[in-house]
Amino acid sequence: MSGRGPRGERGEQADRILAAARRSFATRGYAATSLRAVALEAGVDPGLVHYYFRTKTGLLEAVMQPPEAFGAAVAAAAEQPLEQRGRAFVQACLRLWEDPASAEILRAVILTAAQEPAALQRLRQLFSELVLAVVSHGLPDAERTLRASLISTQVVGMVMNRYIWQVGDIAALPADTVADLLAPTVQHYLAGSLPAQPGDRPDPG
Amino acid sequence: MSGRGPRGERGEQADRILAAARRSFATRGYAATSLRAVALEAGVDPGLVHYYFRTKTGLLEAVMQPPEAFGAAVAAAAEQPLEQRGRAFVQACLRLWEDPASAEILRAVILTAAQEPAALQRLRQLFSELVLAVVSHGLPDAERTLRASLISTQVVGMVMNRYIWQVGDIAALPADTVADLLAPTVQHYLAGSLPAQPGDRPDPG
DNA sequence: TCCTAATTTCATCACCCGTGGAAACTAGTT
DNA sequence: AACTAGTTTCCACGGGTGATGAAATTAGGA
Repeated sequence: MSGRGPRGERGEQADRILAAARRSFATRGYAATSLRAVALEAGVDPGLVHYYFRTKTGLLEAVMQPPEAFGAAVAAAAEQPLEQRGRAFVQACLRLWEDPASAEILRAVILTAAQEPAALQRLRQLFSELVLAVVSHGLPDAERTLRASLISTQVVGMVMNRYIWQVGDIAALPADTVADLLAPTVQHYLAGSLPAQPGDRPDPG
Repeated sequence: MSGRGPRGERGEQADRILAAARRSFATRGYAATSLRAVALEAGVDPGLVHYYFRTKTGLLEAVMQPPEAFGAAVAAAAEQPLEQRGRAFVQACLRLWEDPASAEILRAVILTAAQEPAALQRLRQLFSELVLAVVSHGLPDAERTLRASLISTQVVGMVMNRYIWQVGDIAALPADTVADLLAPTVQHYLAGSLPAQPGDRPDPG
């Protein structure tokens, strides 16, 4: 049990550290998390954190690798026909956040993005890879980014109220009901008609 | 310049401290903000922070007193006839966030609410006082809290994308355009027809 | 068996933290 | 001039921080 050398398989301790860091970043926030506390929760010497991740931001970046569930869940939604894709995306997001493991990572990213450039960059990456993917099939280039941004507002707002703050009816209702409530909006942002933008050409149709 | 005794009017230094704390909480976050840094930015001895606000959470609570602009702006929106109220509320929120002084406070509340119970409580208070007020006039009791919660998701999502993260098209467009884009959704949540809830009585109409 | 590389621990550095108490200073009253 | 109340500064405590570098230990290949 005690003694110095290697213990178990390569990366086993690193995984324990990662898991502990995820929990702490997600609940306490990045700034309020100390490497020592992470090490303690992981049952590991603090120096080991430095050995594997070098610095605190290094640990943050490792923590924020998006889970593979992302690709799968959202790609599936993106493949749906346009008429059902809005609802499919909302449901995919809800499922991701109902899973504690994914939720921890996402929570860390969301809360840290406002303060840490590394987290903000990861957020942008998730945004382009996930939300834009949903929008990109079968829609004109000119509208893609705007529609993706609108969808993002609706989904992010749901997440903040329901999963981060746990405030309001939206936090108490079952996930299916939330999907029923939000799907029409997301579907509208995805494929409905939008007001004219300042930079728009006049509609040729 | 140096020397110990009183300096200027009563509360002048306290205000400088409050302003500095607002800036730091908003940009760096609560946990990452040190009292010493606040004092330094305020041009004040760190001990003075302790003298006026006693503890760090005391300072937080003082910082999070909502600006009076809140009452005014949102109450005005709440008085609008139901058909225009959604748009009026969106515009009121946008105006609040475009004003740096209000935005600093709100940003501190939003980002700290996930970690500090005091901030979460303030968030709930803002939510009930502001969003619920908009919804309460002329709508059945049974729907109020749900509609308020839905409106909250849309507005909060806009705020996160546009003002906190500054991500996506929604962050780059002029405020008026954003209002054009989101007003229909908010209006729908406010007064449109919603899918049946699990707990609903069957519609008597 | 010896050697080598990878892992874990230990000890420590220099620094910043929140809090609190005591002293110095100011202004106003008596 | 003496006193009082309110402000501001100074100082110090105990403790926790992120980050290193060196030593100890293990496992595996030659």
